[in-house]
Amino acid sequence: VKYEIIWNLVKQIPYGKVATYGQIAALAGLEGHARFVGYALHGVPRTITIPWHRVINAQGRISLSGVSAKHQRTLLEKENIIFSVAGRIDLKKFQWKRRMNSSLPAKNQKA
DNA sequence: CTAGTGACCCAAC
DNA sequence: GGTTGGGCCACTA
Repeated sequence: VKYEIIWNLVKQIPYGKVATYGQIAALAGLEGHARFVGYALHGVPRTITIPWHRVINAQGRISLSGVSAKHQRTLLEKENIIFSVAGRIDLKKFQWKRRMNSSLPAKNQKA
């Protein structure tokens, strides 16, 4: 299936950086299908290791809930990624950009 | 083919 | 800033 392209992109996320579902979707050619990205990540087999924890939603927050979310947050914090009190990430500084120049998914970010 | 679901996103209140 | 509702598309049964 097409999940592989999603994983491939996620694996390209460098250390200390994060990417939004929308961004991954766009890079994967599934522009506008951010939903599918999350769907793909959900179906990630444990046989392969990918930094799925570096993938977050457009709001800079973790879409998961429960222990998984906590785990993800811990992993991100270990990569020097800062979480705000609301559990949000500063996309302006930590969002991964494959040399993009404009069009940021994050419209308004308040510190 | 039809119906149900989803680790989302955007626009309002 | 937090929650609610609608819409989008791909995948599975």
